[in-house]
Amino acid sequence: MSAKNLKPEPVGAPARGRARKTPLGREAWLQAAREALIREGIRGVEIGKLARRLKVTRGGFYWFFDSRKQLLDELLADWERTNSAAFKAVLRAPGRNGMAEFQAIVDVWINEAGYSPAWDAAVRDWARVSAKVANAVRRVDDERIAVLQRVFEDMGYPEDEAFVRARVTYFHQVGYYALGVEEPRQQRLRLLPLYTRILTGR
Amino acid sequence: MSAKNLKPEPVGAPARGRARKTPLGREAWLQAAREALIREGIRGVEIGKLARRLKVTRGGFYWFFDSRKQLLDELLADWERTNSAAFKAVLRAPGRNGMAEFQAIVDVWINEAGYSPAWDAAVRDWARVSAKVANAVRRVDDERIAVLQRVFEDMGYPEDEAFVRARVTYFHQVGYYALGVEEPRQQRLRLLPLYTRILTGR
DNA sequence: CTCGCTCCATACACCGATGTACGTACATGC
DNA sequence: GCATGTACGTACATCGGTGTATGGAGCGAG
Repeated sequence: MSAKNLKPEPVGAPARGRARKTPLGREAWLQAAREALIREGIRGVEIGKLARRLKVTRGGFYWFFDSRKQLLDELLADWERTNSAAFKAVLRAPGRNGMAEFQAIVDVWINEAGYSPAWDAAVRDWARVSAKVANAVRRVDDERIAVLQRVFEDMGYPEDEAFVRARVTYFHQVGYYALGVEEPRQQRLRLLPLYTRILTGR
Repeated sequence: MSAKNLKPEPVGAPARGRARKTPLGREAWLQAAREALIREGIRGVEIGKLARRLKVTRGGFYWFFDSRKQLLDELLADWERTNSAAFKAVLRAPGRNGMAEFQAIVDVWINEAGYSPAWDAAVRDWARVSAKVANAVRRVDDERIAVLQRVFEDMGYPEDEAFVRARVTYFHQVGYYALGVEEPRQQRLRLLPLYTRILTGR
């Protein structure tokens, strides 16, 4: 799902002395919220539900967070921070070969390493009812499309065509997960060269 | 409580001169529900909000509908019935010219005549929390992709490539509206030939 | 041991949404 | 003009979610 190994108290210092067996901590609530967001949308992120899923009551929640709003704010910040890292890393690879960069991005999408398209889709739904989230999503989308445009420019395409190919590629991927396509991995791999040829024109 | 009224208007007529000035009728509630679904998602479709927007109270709602669930069921049926008609009409045109068929579909998307991509996107979000809706959406998507596949086959592409091009084209469109892209019409028209060339390969 | 901190349980007040019961105004058929 | 059916208003019971207050169990430090 996501990198949960940024644990050593990035902001406050919540858990020092320990109680009971092993206390949940902020991260457990955030992860439960993330999963609920993906399954049921933002309106389904209810503190009581999270508590039931974590096998506790809502009592502890308000020790870690001031309110539901604060939880959601941190959830959004977490998404914006972590779910685009794999994209931007592609351009930092040495060599600057367009086709290799494209393959690297496809690899991120297919293997979902350090990137969760389901999380993306859920945040995109959330953006419908929150202007703040909508702005964050727009920033992230523009960033990623810009990355893809550079990739196609590295293949030798002029600016306009690189921009359109970046959009087609990115929108195609967003739509793929928006539809929740489920197909056997074998078919997906069989068709992959066709996708590549159509999207890159090479 | 109202189990006796299914005859006056099947779907269309919003009731003629009946009571007060001009009563709202089922269709007004359905339309308000549709707009609320698009703006706020399924959880935002609340009878009180619809009433406020219609400048009435919730009193009349339960004359037309037994429950909120019934309203939502009819809303889904309405979507499945009306929002794909423009697609399937394309293949019924005489001549069977692949490129012309493609242009006709693009025309449906751009002019949004008899088709609302925003409604599509909202129902797609709704499908996340309702298996019934998810099934309906899957049926519709498969239908539309099949239509596009036939279009590309009419262009002369073999089955596999026609399928992939149909998916790329359809997913791209879904993603376009999922991102809520807003660009000046002039830019959209300027880039349109590029899109067409990339998606059709011609 | 006792104190203090951490984390969770319990109980309560508050708010908003649903559904129901019933009252009411208006138009039409007779 | 009066009864009937239609469409809406009003009031109420109920349920579920949020936030708060408070108490308690567990563990570490002195």
